[in-house]
Amino acid sequence: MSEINIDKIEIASNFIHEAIDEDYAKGVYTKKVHTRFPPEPNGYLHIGSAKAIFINYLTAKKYGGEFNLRYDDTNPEKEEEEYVEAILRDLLWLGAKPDHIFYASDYFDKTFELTLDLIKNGDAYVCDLSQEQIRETRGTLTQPGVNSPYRNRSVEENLDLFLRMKNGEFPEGSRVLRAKIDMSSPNINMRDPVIYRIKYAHHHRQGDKWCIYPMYDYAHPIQDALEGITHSLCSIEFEDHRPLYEWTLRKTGFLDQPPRQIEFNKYAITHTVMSKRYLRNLVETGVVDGWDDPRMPTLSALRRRGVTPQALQDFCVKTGVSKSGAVIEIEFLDHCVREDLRSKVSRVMAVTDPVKLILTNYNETGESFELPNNPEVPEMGTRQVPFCKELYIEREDFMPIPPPKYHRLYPGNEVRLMGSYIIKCTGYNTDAEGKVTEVLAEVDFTTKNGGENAGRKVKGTIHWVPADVAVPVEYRLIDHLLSTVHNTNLDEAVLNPNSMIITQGYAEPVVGDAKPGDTFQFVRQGYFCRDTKFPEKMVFIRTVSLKSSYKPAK
RNA sequence: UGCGGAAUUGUGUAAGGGUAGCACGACAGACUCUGACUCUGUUUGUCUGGGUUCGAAUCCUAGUUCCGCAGCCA
Repeated sequence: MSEINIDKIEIASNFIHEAIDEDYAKGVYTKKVHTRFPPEPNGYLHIGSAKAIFINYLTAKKYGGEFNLRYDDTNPEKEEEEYVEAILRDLLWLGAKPDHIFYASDYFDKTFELTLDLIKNGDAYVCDLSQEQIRETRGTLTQPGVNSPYRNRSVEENLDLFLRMKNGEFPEGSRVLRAKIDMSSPNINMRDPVIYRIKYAHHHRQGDKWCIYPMYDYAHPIQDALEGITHSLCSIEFEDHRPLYEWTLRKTGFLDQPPRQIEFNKYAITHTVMSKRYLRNLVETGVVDGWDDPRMPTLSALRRRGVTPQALQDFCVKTGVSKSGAVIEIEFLDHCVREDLRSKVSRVMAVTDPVKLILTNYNETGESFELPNNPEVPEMGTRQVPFCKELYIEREDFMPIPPPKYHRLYPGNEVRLMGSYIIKCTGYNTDAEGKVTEVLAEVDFTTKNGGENAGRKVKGTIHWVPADVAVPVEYRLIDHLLSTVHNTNLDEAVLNPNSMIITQGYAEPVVGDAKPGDTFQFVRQGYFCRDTKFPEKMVFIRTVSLKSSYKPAK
């Protein structure tokens, strides 16, 4: 499991922490800060979830408090055990280890008891209106609603009907329990919201014990209060629900140090789909291989790709917290990944689109070169890379006719093969279609590492792998999932057909020992990671959206 | 013509009456046995109109634009 860097938590200070400081300065709370992350187990966590996780987790840790994971499983129709496991796995991977793990459904009994009192106090009533009728009488954004004809039932009748709802005497949809608040409230959430509904669905934990289930708006504040949450940090769309959150706490008797809901902004990311509904659709229609398909923005997919939890934390902290809608450029995530990886991972040579390079004047055998694993971090040691007459180089490192300012291989030009010799291109061969099949070059033996002309300068340095002992590798080159820059309207979003290209390439022999998940810096750009999904195969995922090397002249 | 939020450079985020800063990106240059990294430099910003003030991103006022809300979803 990864470690959260506590030093960075101070940076995360923001308006939420100012509000918390204020609460404690005023003596609102005598207990420690306690936060929670309440995902509904209806899908996999994605990079947007990471923000909510880190805000809640880091806030708790900043104040020396506690952090809960609470599965918000109040709707049995949408939730599955598969997601429960995946969520915890992702949370632990991020390093946000919960102090406690709870299920909203564990509070069904307690919530039911509190609801009995709510009814006894005249603050809730059983309503027989149909779903359509409730919608019609709720009013509109500009018009107030009208009271339900069942609004003034007696406490006794409400109690009786609610009990019978619980006992399964009524069909689904026939009756609901509603909070009695104000049908003319300008805030639609306060117009006698439904707080319990009948559902004869099998619950993933409760089985068939219940046929009535509380709604989020009602259950959530109760759960927060029961867990002793002090600050319920959620995203901005719940701002309108805060009055109902507070109403519920008041009416169910949580008057001592009640939790406070504070909202923060969500972010969109360019080229990225974040809607869980849409992501599920991609999975179910087979557009992607699964929730952890490396093109997906889910945490499990990012893990497969070699994105580190530290990079994600950095990303969430650096993008900040405010209340305005933010669109983050995906390149910023790349930056955070680069930043985290640069001093942590080994750098190896690899080619994803190989072309053979033949050193016509080289006939030695058994030579190898010692290369640093990470030139910036000498402590990471060195490795021996075998050298031979036939090598593979990246196809884009050779051009028969070079464009302006091209510093790599072309007939007559010299480049350094990294860590070994300077070579001079003497020619090339093509197949019938004119595609380059072999590049020919001569070695300048005096430029050998440590040799007399070792210090000679050439403009280009390219990577290579020995053809005889290189490890054949399948590369999955990942680009943006969406070809549009950003789309809030998913109907207009266009999936990028080239979001994943699979190529057959080669890597240095050392890569053959890589364990699934091991990450390396890749050539001049990006990084690659041995796929955790296919530990038996040599599959590496390469992120291509990092800084590119050569830009053609404009 | 409802309620609630939000508007600072290409993007994100600071500045809470006193020099509009930082990060990412872009561009230019230096360096380089990774066209990476690193370093240096540059350009672009307070939604609009009024007002208060010696002084306004900040306070007042009138607008504009954007986001969310009319699930028996969360």
